[in-house]
Amino acid sequence: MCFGLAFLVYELSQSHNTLSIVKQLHALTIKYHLSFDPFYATKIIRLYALNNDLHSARIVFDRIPCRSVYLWNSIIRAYARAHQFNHALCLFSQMLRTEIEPDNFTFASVIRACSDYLDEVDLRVVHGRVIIAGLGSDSISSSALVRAYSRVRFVDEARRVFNGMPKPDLVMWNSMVSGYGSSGCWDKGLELFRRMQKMGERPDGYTMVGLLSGLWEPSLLQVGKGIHGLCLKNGFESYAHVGSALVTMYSRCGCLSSAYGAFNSQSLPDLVQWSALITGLIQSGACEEALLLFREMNLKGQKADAISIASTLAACARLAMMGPGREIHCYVIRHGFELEVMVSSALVAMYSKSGFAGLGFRVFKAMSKRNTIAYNSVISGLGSNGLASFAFDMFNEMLEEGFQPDQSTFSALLGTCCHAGFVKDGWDLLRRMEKEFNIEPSTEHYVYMVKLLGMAGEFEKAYQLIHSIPGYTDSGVWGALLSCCEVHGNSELGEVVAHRLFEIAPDKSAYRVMLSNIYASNGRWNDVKSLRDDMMEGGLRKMPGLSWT
DNA sequence: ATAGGGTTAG
Repeated sequence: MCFGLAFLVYELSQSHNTLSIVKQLHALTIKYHLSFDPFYATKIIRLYALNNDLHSARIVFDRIPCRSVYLWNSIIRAYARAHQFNHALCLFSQMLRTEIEPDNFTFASVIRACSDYLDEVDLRVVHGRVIIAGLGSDSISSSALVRAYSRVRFVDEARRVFNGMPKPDLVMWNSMVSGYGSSGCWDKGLELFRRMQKMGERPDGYTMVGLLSGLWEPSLLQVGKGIHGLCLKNGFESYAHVGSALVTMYSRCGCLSSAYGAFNSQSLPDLVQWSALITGLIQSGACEEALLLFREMNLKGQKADAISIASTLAACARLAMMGPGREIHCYVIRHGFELEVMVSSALVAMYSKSGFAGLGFRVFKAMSKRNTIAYNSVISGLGSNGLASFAFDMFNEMLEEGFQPDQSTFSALLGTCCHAGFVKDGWDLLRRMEKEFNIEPSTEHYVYMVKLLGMAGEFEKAYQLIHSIPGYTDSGVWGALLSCCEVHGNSELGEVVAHRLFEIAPDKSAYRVMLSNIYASNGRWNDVKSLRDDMMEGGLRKMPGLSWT
């Protein structure tokens, strides 16, 4: 056996090859007439996929006439991993038309594609096929099903699959626990966790991450601390994934000191842990601190990636700080991150929020790949800087390019109308989003619409609109109307709305201030006084904006 | 076959 073949056989068993080595290996399989052998082809496809060269992987696949299950699985898994779900599913349906039967690994990949790309209905179809194939109690395809049903918010269906397993293995338990976690049922996750322990199944790091992922708010801090304790007791806190789940959990629960603590207890924090902490700081409003931390990360030699850059740019945007934003932009250009849609969308927002919509627009124009979020970003950037017609142009372009607008698109567009005072366009959009795009307007869309009408002085219409909203008790829309009354000094309607708000949200002193401003602008000083006395009784001692009376 | 950080709108 010559050197080349020995090299080939050895390297094929390694998974940490670079793309150039994979290409050499591929060439060797051709040289030794092994390129049509399904075994070698499967390996080559897997290696191309691991190195993100799906194109080459596909070429190899297409050239093999005699395809084994393994070969099909490797190409389907490659597409599913790369989030190219349409390709994955397309290949799956091709496979169903051959005499090769899909196995549990095929189903696992396809189910993964369904949960990220398709909906519950498609998932049920695939589920049916799993059962027909006799894999109903196979743990590999069933745990994929549990995960997928949880991701599309059908936890109960996930539980049914779980219950159908005579003896769930650890992966199965973990999938169900994290299914509960990601669906916001942390208490059910914990219950399942206890049952699992009672049945003698030992949890591992995955279990802990699943439990932690369900803790989203400050009231769950104690629960989180309890789970942290369990991690410490079992030595799981040294796992990188557990570490970053802890950092995230503490930030979400509003306990930044503990987030820092979890971060610092990692001997060598990795990129994900750094960005978990940075994001935690941004969400708690500590944006300057987040920027400093990003710099510290770079100084420590940890290279940033698209996700951490995009998050940090969001901090610059919130601070409306061009300085650091531009610096990061330079870094982005030097390292080629402007090709990442996520990064460029964040850049557009950063420039726009700093008041330089033109620069944002230029970044957008230079993007080679776009998506709905990128369009949302540029539309709101232009619109919120008073460039309404440009914003509408981009909306039309987005539709021509075939991108689906979403809730945020319409928020951005209605916000644009507010800035420009385009009442008619506002009505148009509100109608189109429901009729043409099947998106139900949410409270914030109505808030924009009410503001738009109220600012134009069309109080009647605004009031009617609020009454036409199903379940119109939300304080947001009334607050918007009240602030319009404040601007216009409309005390007749203002009084009605304010009293309504006092009923819905009695503790909101802001509404009392607004009402008092309305009284003041009408010279009704006695009403101003009595409102203030009311507030004093209610324990609200300070009344901002009225210290001069 | 299971796990961590995510850009837009608000």
